Amino acid sequence: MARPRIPKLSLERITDEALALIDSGAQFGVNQLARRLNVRPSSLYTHVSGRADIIELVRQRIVAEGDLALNRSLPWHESIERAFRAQRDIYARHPHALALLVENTVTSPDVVAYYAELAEVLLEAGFPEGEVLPIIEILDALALGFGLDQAAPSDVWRTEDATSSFGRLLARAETGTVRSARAYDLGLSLLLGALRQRLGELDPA
Amino acid sequence: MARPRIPKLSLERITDEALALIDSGAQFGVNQLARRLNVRPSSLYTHVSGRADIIELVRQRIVAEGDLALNRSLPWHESIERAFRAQRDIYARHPHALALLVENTVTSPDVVAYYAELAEVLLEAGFPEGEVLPIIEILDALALGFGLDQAAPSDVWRTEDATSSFGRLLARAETGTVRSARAYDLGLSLLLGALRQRLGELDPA
DNA sequence: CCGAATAACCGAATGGTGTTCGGTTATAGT
DNA sequence: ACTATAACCGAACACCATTCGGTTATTCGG
Repeated sequence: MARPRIPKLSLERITDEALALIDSGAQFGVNQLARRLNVRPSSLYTHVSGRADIIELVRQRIVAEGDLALNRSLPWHESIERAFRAQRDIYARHPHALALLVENTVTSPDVVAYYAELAEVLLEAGFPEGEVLPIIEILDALALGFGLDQAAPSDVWRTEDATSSFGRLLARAETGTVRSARAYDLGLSLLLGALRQRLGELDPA
Repeated sequence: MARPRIPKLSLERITDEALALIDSGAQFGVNQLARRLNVRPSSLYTHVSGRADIIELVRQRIVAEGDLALNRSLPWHESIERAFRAQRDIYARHPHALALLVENTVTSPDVVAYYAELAEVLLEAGFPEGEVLPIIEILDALALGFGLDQAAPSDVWRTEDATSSFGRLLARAETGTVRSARAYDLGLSLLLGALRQRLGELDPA
């Protein structure tokens, strides 16, 4: 049992199964991944430099799946709204992925390019240079926060006290993904509304 | 070397050193913590049920440090703004803590009580019941997102391309904590502004 | 005041993790 | 055809969190 006639592993197989493992909700690990691939853990290191590398592959795969491209023919706020809804959908599709992704720092050029385009859109819209980066960070924080929320959705706040007004609110609230998505949409439209207004005041058309 | 005359460990000593270890930026671990306390790892289990328990102790300590109490005599938006600035300060004081805290689900009653009060303030302000929880989630997502950002602040986006407009923006941007705090403040005021306006339309005073 | 129970620590062991290194063998390049 | 490389495995390493049985000091009940 040394080198097999046809290779058992490839970057694609590894990425496939890694994502499947993550989506299964099980704890992600190199050894677990190897078991799923019917391979000893050490074999993975011929294709990949380690755990972090695998996670980076998964990141690329995930962002490639989602349609993050900005539609430049739309008004800036609609274009951005669509992009950030797409980002929301990505996290919703792979709820357990984000916790892994935040472990590592982003290096992928695609992702950087995406943020660069975002910056351009905001600049063209008329926002002052000093505000573009903060705005991107705000939108990103919102997406990140909600993404993490979806990993452990149901019992972020738990209380048995059904008599308090907060308890009643919790009891009647929708749970999980739906609630999260609704809240995200509200936040996104509030934020974009405020930004539009701010832009109107800065630069009266 | 069995039971010492004076105990070497206590919940407080453990919490102190655990927080110090986390703040040092080193990877948090039971064994590392034991080394810092001049104790074998197994000794910790007389006082604590495990790693998760220690993290929960740290959470309590951290939220106790920060002044999250809502000032009910202030207008709702100021009260909330102060509270969420306090939350930002907590994360800024312990940048590496949040990544640990999100591992576990919150069970601490103090924290639940805090969110309950937040809900009350928003209800009293006049927001419809169905919107209170989403609003809290939005503000929370913002805080969470920025908190995580501060753990790895400098090179979240890294690009060598200094010619692109995005590269130029990055180059002249402030770095780290200051930039993050500024962006957070902008996001918070944008959001609260939008909420005030929304309230004015809903319920004209 | 004495004996039993308990509490605080340690040593050693268990089963897990990610990773490295030295083989073995099939394929690809010259 | 010969060599180099590539893909896999086995074994080992250093860590991790946790458990358990032992040793000793303190505390509590009678």
